[in-house]
Amino acid sequence: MWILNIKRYYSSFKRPLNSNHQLLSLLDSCKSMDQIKQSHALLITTGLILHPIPAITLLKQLTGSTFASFSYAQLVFDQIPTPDLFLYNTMIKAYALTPPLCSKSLVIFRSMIRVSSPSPNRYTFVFVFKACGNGLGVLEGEQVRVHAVKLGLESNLFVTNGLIRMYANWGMVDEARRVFDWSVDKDLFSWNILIGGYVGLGEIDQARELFEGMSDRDVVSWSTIIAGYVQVGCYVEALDVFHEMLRIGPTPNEFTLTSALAACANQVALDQGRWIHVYIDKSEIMMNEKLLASLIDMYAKCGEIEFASKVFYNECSQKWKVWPWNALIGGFAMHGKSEEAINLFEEMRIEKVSPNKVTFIALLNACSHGNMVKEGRGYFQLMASSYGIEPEIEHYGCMVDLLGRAGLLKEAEDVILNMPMAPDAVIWGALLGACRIHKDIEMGERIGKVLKEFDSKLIGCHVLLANMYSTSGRWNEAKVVRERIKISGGRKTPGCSSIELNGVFHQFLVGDRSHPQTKQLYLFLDEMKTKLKNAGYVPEFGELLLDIDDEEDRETALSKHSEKLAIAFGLINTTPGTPIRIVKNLRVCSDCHQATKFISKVYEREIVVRDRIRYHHFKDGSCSCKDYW
DNA sequence: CTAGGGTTAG
Repeated sequence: MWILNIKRYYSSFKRPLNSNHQLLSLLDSCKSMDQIKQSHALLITTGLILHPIPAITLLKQLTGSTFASFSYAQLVFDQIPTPDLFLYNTMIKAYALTPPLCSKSLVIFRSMIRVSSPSPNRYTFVFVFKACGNGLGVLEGEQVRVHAVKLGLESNLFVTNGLIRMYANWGMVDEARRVFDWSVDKDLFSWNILIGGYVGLGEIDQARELFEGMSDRDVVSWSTIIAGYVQVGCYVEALDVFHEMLRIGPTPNEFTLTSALAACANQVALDQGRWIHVYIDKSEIMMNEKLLASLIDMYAKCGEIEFASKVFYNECSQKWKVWPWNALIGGFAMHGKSEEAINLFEEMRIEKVSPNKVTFIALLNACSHGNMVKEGRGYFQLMASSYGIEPEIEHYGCMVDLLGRAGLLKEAEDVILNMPMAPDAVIWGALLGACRIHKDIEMGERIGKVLKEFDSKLIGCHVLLANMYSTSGRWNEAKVVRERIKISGGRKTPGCSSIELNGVFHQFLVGDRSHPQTKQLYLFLDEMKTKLKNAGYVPEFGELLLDIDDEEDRETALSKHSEKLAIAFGLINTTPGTPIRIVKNLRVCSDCHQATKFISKVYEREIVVRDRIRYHHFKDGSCSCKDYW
């Protein structure tokens, strides 16, 4: 009866509403759930809830604001007798944008099909495909696709692009490609989505090929390719594309610069990173938390941790959420500044910035690198109990690393055996690394056997095992493992180090003699060896070089490790006191680590070495990793 | 009286 009255009231509107109706602006100004409920009550008593526009405004508030309540929105939607197409689409869209709820998009879509009115339009399919790509199965997606075909909407440009995106999200880039190739109507978005699909799978060559074939490319096309190269570890190529973009392409935006900075960070290209920083300040680029995070990360990875911290505090930290915090906590952790990392986390709690899983990975890493077992255990607990973040395999990995470094090998193994997910090669590798540090051959052997199960791709772990044998003087066994690596077709990547000098990179391979300054370099190395020995340095022959049986030769070979060449090159070509920054593709060996400590003292230089795993900041004879790595 | 698509850390 009441509803009927309202319906009569509603039907009395001739021109229902204009966009500046008081109630609409009231709805838009709601700041809390209470206010929304009051407005909702007003909508009901005036009958306006039956009008699509206020109903949609209400639903948008309920699904898009910070105090969103999807269950309330669903109730509101359910009580609308015959929702119009707009209302359906609004609900489908809202669910599609909320990954854990995107199955609800499909529920609504199905109910729409069931009552056969209103008929879905092209917008409906864009949203439903989005939902499917965001977490539903292939089966559902293809069912929806059939409906689109039946309604003759599949060929609509927006629908097609949604479809390409859906397949790309599932990693079915070949199917995405098929849709792309078949569609008559293509635009820049179609190309960019497909390129993004290849990039998502790490198929950068395919992505590049498409990119080259585009008649015109916009800032997204360029940014996607740069991000793609960063993702597969081709930082030099990423920076090359970035420079080409500056020369002939569109103006970079904050996405481009975020990726370019990531490339600088991982390539330890401080000069270029600084240049981008200046570029950001001078151009109209709007700072956002991810750009800021990559800036902090760049300075940290280039060894400028103090400056990273300065950038963080200069940028009025209250405004930003978790990303910049994570970047700086991670930066402190990789520089062995565990106290600072922990203090920053505590500051973060005071500022009421919610941490996420990455925060805890950074924090646990800090504990691990600082040998702070008690604190690490505490934070691991806190993560689930106070923040409801379920530990993932990376967090368990941090714990294995933490306990392993501290020599609690048995306990570290128990973590692996008792965690709720299946262990992967990385986590066993962490334990094996700990066995190496603590020279526990027995356990190392056992873990090595487990690791063999993973086989093929895991050359690195076999190498670790071989190294462990040789450090313990068990050369024959080490030889056997290395033979097996050779037989299985795996070749150890040759060591390669590079150094940036005035924006140009100089690369050195093990025993490299190709550089123009080779002669000078090797003379310098000889002289350096004498100086280091006088200062008390004793070469270590434990690891690697098993095929060389004469100790003298081993020593020679060790002195030619790529990082030594790069460091020598840096010492020769920079003025005294300039920090030297090296990036190496493999882990730094313990002899080079030892030698570099001496170099930093004898030559009075700060030396930052980024190896495959972490950063070493050498200063005055000691290293930030405190010899745990 | 209106809605739609692409790029961002460990």
